[in-house]
Amino acid sequence: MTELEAEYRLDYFEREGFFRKECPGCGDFFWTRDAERELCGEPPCGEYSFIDNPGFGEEYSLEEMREAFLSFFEGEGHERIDPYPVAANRWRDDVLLTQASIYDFQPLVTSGTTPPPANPLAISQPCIRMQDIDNVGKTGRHTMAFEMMAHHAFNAREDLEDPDQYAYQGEVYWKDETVEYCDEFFEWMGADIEEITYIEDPWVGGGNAGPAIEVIYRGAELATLVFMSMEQDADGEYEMKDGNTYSEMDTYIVDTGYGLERWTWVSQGTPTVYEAIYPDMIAFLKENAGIDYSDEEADLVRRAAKLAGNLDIDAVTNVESAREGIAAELGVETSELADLLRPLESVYAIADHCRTLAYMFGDGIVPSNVGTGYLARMVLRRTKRLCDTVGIDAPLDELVDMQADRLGYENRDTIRDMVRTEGEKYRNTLDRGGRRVRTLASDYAERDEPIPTEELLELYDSHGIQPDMVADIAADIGAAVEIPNEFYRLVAKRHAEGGEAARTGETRHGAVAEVPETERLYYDDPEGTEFEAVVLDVLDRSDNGNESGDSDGSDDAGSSSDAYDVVLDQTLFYPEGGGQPPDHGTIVTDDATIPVTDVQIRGGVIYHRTAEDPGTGEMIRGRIDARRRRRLMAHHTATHIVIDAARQVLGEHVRQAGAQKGVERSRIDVRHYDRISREQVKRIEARANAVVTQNVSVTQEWPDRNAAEERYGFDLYQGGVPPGTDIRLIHVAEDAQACGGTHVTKTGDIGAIKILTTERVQDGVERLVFAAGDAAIAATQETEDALYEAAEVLDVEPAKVPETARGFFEEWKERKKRIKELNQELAAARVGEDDGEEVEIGNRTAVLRRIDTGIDELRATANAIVEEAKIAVLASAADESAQFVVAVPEGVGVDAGDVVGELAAAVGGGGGGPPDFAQGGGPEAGKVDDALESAPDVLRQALEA
RNA sequence: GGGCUCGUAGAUCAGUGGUAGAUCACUCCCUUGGCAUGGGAGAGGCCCCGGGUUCAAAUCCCGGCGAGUCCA
Repeated sequence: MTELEAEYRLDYFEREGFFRKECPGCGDFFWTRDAERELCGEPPCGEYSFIDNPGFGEEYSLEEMREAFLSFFEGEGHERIDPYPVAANRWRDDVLLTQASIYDFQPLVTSGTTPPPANPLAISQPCIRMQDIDNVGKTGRHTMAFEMMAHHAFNAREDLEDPDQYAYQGEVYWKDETVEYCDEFFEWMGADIEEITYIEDPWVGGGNAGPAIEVIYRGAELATLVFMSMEQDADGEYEMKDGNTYSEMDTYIVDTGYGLERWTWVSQGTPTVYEAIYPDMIAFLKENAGIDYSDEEADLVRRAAKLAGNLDIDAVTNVESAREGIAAELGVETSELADLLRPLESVYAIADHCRTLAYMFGDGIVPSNVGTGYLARMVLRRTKRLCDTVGIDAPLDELVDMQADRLGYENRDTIRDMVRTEGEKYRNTLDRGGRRVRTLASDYAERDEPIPTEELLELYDSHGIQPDMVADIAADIGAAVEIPNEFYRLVAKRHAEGGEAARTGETRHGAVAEVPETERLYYDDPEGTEFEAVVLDVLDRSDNGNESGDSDGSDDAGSSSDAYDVVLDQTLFYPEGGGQPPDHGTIVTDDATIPVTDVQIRGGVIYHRTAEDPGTGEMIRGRIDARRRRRLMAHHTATHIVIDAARQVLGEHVRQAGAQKGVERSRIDVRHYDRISREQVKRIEARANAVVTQNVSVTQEWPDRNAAEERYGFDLYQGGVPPGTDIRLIHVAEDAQACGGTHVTKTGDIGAIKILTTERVQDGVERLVFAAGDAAIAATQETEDALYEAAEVLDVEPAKVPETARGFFEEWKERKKRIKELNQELAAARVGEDDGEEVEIGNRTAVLRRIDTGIDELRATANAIVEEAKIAVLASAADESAQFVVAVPEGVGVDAGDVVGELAAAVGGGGGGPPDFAQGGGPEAGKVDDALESAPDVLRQALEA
């Protein structure tokens, strides 16, 4: 194994007269200009010495600091680029949120597949780290939302055989320049560069690794300089701290991170970072919460914060224990100090969380029960709780808006709307939960039992009720409750028990043809249906078992299920991709016409699935199913139009969350924070059809990706981010989307767009199902058919159907009630009749009667008989089955359930019920009379029992 | 993407296979000069939809629709 030590022996350090030292505190190696220096300076081998002692030439606000950094690096030949969204899942599927500036360029740029937007570049990237959520406000230094200022350089080795295989070539700069830039920036800012230490700290993350340097100034880590140059490799020569081995890559990347908030803080020397980065909001929150400390108290807080800052506190648990020591040092009671600090901690956290929410909603994250939307929901609820505990009555949307305003966002109205809607949902959850807990708590209080842990778990897991909320309510009601320490571990355990996921990876195509990429004719000739081509290769797939294509089930009876993948030199057949199904059609040779049932693309090679082998080297004529293709194109273009219309009607945040085009209908899933009303559907439909009527041209272009991004922003990528230097853009009216599908040439070709239904796929994701072209007409006709049929049944004209149906329904309800009343009257009348048999059972009269009617009537009659203080035994043999009802007046020692059971057994069934009124029956209707005859005996026996 | 919970009167919820209930709100009557209140009476239900099991389903099973919640 090779040591990394040599990696840190930089010419720059040599030239500037740095010393390499080993820190006696932690054992790390570091570089310094100060010959006398012993410790590395990073807590705990040093303390925050910038508090009340600002570290730079002047104080900077957050905005000023960002500008200082970016303009410095611009002056050093870096191009300034706009930040990316915080929702990293918009361009990569391995993470949810952007946690560092390098996330912007993974994986396509770092792997060399795609060129960076500039090289070298400087950026200040908003990031969110949910891991820190518990520490925010309490440690004085953690924030969940932050900006990582960075400069990046993307290099590729110069000794490669084929340098053009990567999207960038050669070296821009590497370690020496990076450290030099850092040093110069510190100096430019007015720092005392004698105090800076550069600590050797190899970096590992996400399958990559490399040497890295932590830059410490006055106890604060102000920058990390990462030299990403290795990738995980079982045979690699470097073993890193994660225990894996790594080897050198062809590309190597300068990845730096300068924490904007830290730099701002150090420039001001305030006790906590929060006071430095948003002083206005902190002031507002303090006033709103009524936090108004006397000079003496304020001084105490200030000194406590300073002490806390000097400690090596990286987690809340440490804060709690550290507080005791701090209180002792200040000569006050721990509880007194805690009372003073807690409201402030909440205020700090609220300010930070509101910034997080502004980032999230500003980037179009929609609250949901999944993904980033869920994280947003969690943060919002947490913030709301913090506001409540500290007594802030300003509405949350206003607080978030303060941060959105500061960030200069343009979609502030939508953000406020989302916060309000989500806040409302949370209030409902709390109301629901509160009621639930109250009934539960009084239940247990009554029985004088504590609320079991199982109930707490259920309340949290299924109803979102925090255990401490249960404790609060339970205390009011007087029920005991104990929250186990490992509560959240128990929740996790609950989830672990039920979940087992077995996934079988299915490789659709085993072998890959050794042929060049297929030339795609469908982009240049979207209307073409016929072409000539040469068969380059034919792969036999019939031995691959039962690979199911989505073919139209034209099953081959008898002959073996032959399957071939035909590779051509060029093709008009569109392979399945981007939610668009493949083309169908035929391949025609001199002596056969072979149907194509599926088309797939792999590595640029297009495979045509057939049941016959056309013969390698043959010249063929391809013909695609034009009708199918036309419909698919109409639906695909319509998809673009519908999503754009939805964005206009519902708001800018609307984004595609998935789409599937089809021949009959298509669907598009869209992120939105509320259900889409019928009214909104109509407006979307109207706008979409307006674009169709305008008959504008649908155009494609292949611009450079970075130019396209700069011009249209990230909203280009509705269906995912494609790789490559150039991307294909489809323009429909004002709308531009990156897209690989086939489209009609003019919107008028679509004919019509009809939105059929909307459904909620998840919370925060609405599905619009629509049909285009003749499919839209067909779908509309189907709906009309239903209406006409209903009209015919009701014998009215279609426009009168709703009114008539309402009338019928009302009448049906009236009649149902009337029948019930009549039943009772009929039952009362029956009592007086004498067509039944009356027998004496003990000192009571029992009425035995067969009435072939429904169970409701039997019951009513039985009730009426009981009113007369007589026992009722009624039987019915309507509906091919036997029914009995036995009712017994009060004070008679006969269990009706037993009697019914006996009678029902005689007809092959069963029965039961309460002792005074039982029902039963059985399938053998023919035996009803026999059973009824036996009733007196049964009653007598029951009486004796 | 996965787990869990729920859907009954206008609202909130009871109802674990056997005659659909409570509270509030609503209507009317009584009490009052009026209001708050108090007393009495009444109206209001495709028990989310569709299948299945059963003599019998609001209740059990399956599917769908709708809502909530936790986790990744």
